[in-house]
Amino acid sequence: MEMDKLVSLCKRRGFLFQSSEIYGGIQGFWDYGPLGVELKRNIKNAWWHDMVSGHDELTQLPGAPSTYEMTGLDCTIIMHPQVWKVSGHYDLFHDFMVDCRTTKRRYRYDQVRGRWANAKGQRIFVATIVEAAEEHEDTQRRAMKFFKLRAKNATQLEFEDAFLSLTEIENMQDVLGPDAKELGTLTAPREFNLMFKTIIGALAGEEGTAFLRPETAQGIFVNFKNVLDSTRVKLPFGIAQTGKSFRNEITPRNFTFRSREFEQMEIEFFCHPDDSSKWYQYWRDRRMNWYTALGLAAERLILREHAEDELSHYSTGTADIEYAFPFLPAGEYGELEGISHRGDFDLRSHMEGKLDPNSNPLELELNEHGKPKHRGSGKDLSYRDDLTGEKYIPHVIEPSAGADRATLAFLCEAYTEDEQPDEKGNMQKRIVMKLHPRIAPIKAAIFPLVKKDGMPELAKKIYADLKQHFNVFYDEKGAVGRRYRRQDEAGTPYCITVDGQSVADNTVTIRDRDTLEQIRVRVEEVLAEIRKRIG
RNA sequence: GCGGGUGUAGCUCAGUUGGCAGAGCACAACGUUGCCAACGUUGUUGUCGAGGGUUCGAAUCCCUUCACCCGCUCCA
Repeated sequence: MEMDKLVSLCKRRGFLFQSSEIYGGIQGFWDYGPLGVELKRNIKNAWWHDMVSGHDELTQLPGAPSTYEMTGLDCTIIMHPQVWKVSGHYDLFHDFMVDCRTTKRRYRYDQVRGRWANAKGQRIFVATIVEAAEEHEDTQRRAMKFFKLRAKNATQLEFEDAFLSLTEIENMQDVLGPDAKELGTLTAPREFNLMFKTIIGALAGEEGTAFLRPETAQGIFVNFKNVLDSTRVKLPFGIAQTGKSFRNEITPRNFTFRSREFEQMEIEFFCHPDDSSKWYQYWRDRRMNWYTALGLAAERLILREHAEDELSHYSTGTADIEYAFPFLPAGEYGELEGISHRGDFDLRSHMEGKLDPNSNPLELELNEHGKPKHRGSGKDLSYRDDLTGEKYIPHVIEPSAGADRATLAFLCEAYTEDEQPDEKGNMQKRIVMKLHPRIAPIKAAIFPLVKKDGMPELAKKIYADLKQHFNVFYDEKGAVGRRYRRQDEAGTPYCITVDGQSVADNTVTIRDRDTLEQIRVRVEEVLAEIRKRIG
C-alpha cells in the first residue's frame, strides 16, 4: 500500500487534516477530522476500558503473577519545572549545540574550547573537546596538519596564549572544528529543546519559565503518594493516564508518526521489587495481544526485546511493540509502544533528586559544588505493606503507548483495495477500510433502498433507535451501491437497508462490509444483531 | 541539518514560447433506475502553497519563504 493513497483518503473522507492547512500548514502537527476523531476516541476508549475501567481486580488474569488493581489519573500538561529537572529531561537537551557540517558531529557549544593559531599569514581558531591535560598537544597537532607544516618547521606556527571558549568566538568561519579538517564547518550555535518552553504569568521573567510535558508519566510519579493516600489501593496496582504530550522532534515526518504534539496512553504499574520481572513479562505480552485483538496483523507486529547492552543497568528489560508501517523500508518497524522495567529510578528521583543514570548503584548526580544537581521533593514515596510491615520503594513497569501511532497503524492496516462486481457483473475496484468494528467511527449506516413507498420513514425510525446506542449514519440520496461504497471508505462495518419487503414484513437486510454478504433480520432484532457483531 | 522532488477545484491531475483557469472523479438539486460507485438534465467549487520582483501582461521567468514526499543525518 502506498502511503499517499492513505493520506489522500484520510483527507478526502475526513480522518486527518494537516494542522492550520489554510495557512500553509505547520510541520509536525495534525488534526483529526469528523471520522478521525471518532476513530481515535474509540481506540482510547478501548484502551481505557480494557486496561482500567473494565479491569477485574478480583480475578487473576491469564499470565498475571497475581490479581492487581488499576486506577486512573488526569494531570496537567504544565507542571512544576523541577519535575523535568529531576526526571532528567531538562539536562538532556536544554543546551546550545553546534553541528559540524562535514563530520556530522554535534557538540555542546559551551564545552568546545580552543586557541588562536597563526601561520603562513593566516589566523585560525583551533577548537577541541579533549581533556584539559591534552588540549595543548591536540590543538598543536591539528594546527600543524591544517597548515601542512612538518615538525622541523614547527616554529612557523604561533599560538596566542590562552584557551578560550567557543562562545567567545564571533566568526565561525575562522574555526577549525574539533574533528574537522577544514575551516568553517561548524554551524552557528542553536538551542536544542526537546521540551516546549512556555511562560507562566503575563509579566513573568526567566523565573516564570515552564515546560509543556514531554511525557505523561511524570505526572503519575509525582501523584503516586496522592493516589495511595486517597484510595485504598494496595500493591500491585497501576495508574493509567491518557493525554497530550509535546516534543520538539528534530525531523517530524511520515504523516502523524512523529508529531510534535501527540497523545499518549501510559500506565505506571507499581509492584514489589521481587515480582517486577514477572510483571514485566505479563505487561509485555498483555499489550502485544491488545493490538492483535483490535485487528493489527500479527505478522506485521513485532515485540522487540532490547538487547542487554541497550538497557540501563537499573532496568531488567525493555521491549518495543513495533509495527511494519508501509512508509518504512521492508523489514523495518516503527514503535507503537514501549514497555520498560524502570526499577525504582523514578520514585527515588522524585524523593532524593536527579539520579545519575550511569551510576551503579544509582547515586545522586552532584554539581561542581558537590551539591545535588537537581533537588528532589524530599517526600517519602516508599510503600508500606500493612500485612507484612515491609517498607520499600516499589518497582515500576511502564507500558507507554502512542495513541496517534496506534491510530495510524490501525488506519494503515485497514486500508484495502479489492474488486467487487457492479450491477452488470463487471469487476470494479473498491477501496475499503477494514477497521475492527470496535474502533470503526460509524458502526452502521441505515439506507432506504429508494426514497419512496414508506421506506425512508421506516429507515429513519431504525436510525433513531440505533442512534441511542451507537454512532450510526443515515443516507437516502443516490444509488444504494454508491452509498455502500461510501461507507466502505469510512470503514463502516454494517449497512442496514430498508427495501420493499421491509415495509410489508418488518424485516431489513444487514450487509457486511468485508464479505458483502447480506442477511435478513426482523427490525426488532437489528439492535441485538449489531451489538453482537460489534462485540 | 544536508541533498533531490512536489505544490493548480474536496480528490487525482493537465495547462504549449509568458496572453481569458481546465478535465475526470467527487459534491448539490430534480428526474430515472431499484441491492453494490460509471443513467439524464441542471448546478456549485479556485488567494494556481505564501510573499516579493521582472513584464503591457505571470500558474508559467527570477528571488525569498512555507508545507509535503524521497534519500542521508538525527532519534535526546
